[in-house]
Amino acid sequence: MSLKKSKITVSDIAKAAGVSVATVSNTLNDTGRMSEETKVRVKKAMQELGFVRDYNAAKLRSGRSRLIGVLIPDISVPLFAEFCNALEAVLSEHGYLPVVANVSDDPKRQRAMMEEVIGHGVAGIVICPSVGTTRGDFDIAITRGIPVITFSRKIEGLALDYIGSDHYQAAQLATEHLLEQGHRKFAMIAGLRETTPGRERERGFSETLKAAGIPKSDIHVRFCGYTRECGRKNALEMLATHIEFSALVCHNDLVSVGAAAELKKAGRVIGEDLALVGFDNLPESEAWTPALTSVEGYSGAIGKDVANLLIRRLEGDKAPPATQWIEPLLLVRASSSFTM
Amino acid sequence: MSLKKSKITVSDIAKAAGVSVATVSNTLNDTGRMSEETKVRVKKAMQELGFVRDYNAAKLRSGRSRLIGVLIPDISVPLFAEFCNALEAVLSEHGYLPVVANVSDDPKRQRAMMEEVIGHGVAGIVICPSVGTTRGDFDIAITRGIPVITFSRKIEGLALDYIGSDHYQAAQLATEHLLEQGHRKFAMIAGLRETTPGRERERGFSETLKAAGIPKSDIHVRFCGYTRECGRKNALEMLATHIEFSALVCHNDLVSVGAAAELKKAGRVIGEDLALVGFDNLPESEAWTPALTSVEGYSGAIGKDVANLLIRRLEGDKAPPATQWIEPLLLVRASSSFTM
DNA sequence: CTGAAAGCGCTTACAG
DNA sequence: CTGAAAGCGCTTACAG
Repeated sequence: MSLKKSKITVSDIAKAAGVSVATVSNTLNDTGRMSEETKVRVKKAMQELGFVRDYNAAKLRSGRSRLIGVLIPDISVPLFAEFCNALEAVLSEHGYLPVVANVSDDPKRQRAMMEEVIGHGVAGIVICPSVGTTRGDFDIAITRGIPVITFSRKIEGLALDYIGSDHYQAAQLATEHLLEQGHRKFAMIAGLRETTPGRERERGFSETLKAAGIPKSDIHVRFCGYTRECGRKNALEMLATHIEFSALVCHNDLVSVGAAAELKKAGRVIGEDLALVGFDNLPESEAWTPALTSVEGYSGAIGKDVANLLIRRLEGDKAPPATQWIEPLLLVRASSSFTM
Repeated sequence: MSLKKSKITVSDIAKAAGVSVATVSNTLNDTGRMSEETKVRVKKAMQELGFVRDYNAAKLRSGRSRLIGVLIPDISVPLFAEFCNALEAVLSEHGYLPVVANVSDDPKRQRAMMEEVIGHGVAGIVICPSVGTTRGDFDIAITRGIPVITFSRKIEGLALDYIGSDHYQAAQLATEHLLEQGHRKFAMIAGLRETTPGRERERGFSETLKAAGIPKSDIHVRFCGYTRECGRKNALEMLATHIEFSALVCHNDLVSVGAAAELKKAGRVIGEDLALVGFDNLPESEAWTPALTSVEGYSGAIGKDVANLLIRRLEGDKAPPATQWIEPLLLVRASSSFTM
């Protein structure tokens, strides 16, 4: 491998512009310790020679990095895709670049990926903690002083920043709406018991019904997950047990769609004899037939907030870690707008 | 900043394990130039001291990197999310980590992001080129010998690897199906004229109809884009012009859903008096009412193939750049299964 | 505002 | 298989 001058360095630029490497570095970092004229000359040389700054070398020396580790269960889940999109937009405005790792809800893989992104020198970490995360899993980041922002799923008892939709309130809104429409027999296909959204939405649902005096025998809950497939599977199981219900709350819109497919096949008419409510307000929800009632969780806005918070932390904000719940919004559509 | 021993380095490990730094490095890189016993001792020391390898320093010295730049128009488009998911899975199996940048179909931003990821020392680049990409935009990568794999959208006249669905054939399949169902008056809400999928699907549609003897006056094409919103907008415009058509082909499933919403409002009954076909076979397509006929483009499989191809290139495969078209699959569902 | 030099944490010939 | 030393391309005191 002996390409001649395969890489242009600061010292090449210094030579070409007739300045010192310090001056080139100062131009790169815009420290403002030089004349406008010199700056222009240096920039011109960089242009002409096709200089591309080596962030690795910069990071090695300065300790500063513009890489952000993003650890999520599965980027192909629309919620996370929307989150990442908004996150990336804000990060890149500030010159940061996300390094994304899918963790597949596997704590071992999460630990490996956390080490991996830290090894790549990320300045900060954004994470929706995997099922089975323990507090110690964050030590590797915390001892190094790398700011960590959690979202969507909360780790209890650890002083970490958290931003997420108010899952409890979201379920409460949905359930109260169904009570108002006259429903008295309920079912829920809930999320994962091990995660904040799963637990909190179920709690919001069950407690609201209890407060309204609905007997336990008319409340059927199954924990499942967050995919179409588990909606489908749980709907089939519910059909097999001949549970009675006129209102079904699903953990999210994907689960709703999976469940709806099976329930329709079994003769239930959604929006007429069965009310259906989901969460996340996917762009598709409105386009479905019947349009799906859903609770907007603002995952795009959360992505933005997480990015901005992380940037503040990177700039040295030492305020104590905060938990921030975003207020959800119920969007009533045809799938639940009839009265019993 | 004077934390004592905030960072454990190879020389700390060398000291702790009673070996030289060369031995530690050889353990890290598994060069196999040492006894099993020594290796174990070194690994134990790494465990105990909480060593995390600094990939930046490694890259700086060796020139080797395990970062891959991924440049796409918009990760929240399901097609790209699915692609990235599959890509990430294969890359991470091989120890590579993707650095994802959304480019928003802006060639200026694409150039900036390309330079950014190269500055971060990526070993390879995966890209769905933005609208307006010119051949010169790849020089920065090519001159540095960084392998580039393009997907979905093809850059003509540049020797770069490409993997994508056979968009022409996909449209041909869809159009032939509609002809077989007895349709004689057609409309298409096509993609972007500036992209391969947009152009090729339109060409497959128009040429198939021409070959079947459908007069031009019964073929209505509008180029639009790849979002729900543009489906909606173009459907409205078509309604306003009172075009007659019994079959509508949309650039993808998102466009289909947007268009369907407006057409339904206007009184068209999809699956009865209007046949609708999309592309990409989103997981939702089957769950819609009526279920949407769509052409599967295998974006997950393409993600896998791209990752594997890139890894071969990184391992030194010097075969000439290849273009690989993946055969699409037509999935006929209720939205188009009636006959005229 | 500039120049010369040290050093970030690795990998890599090189000599043993 | 090991040890001592150089060097990747930057940034950063330091002296001018």
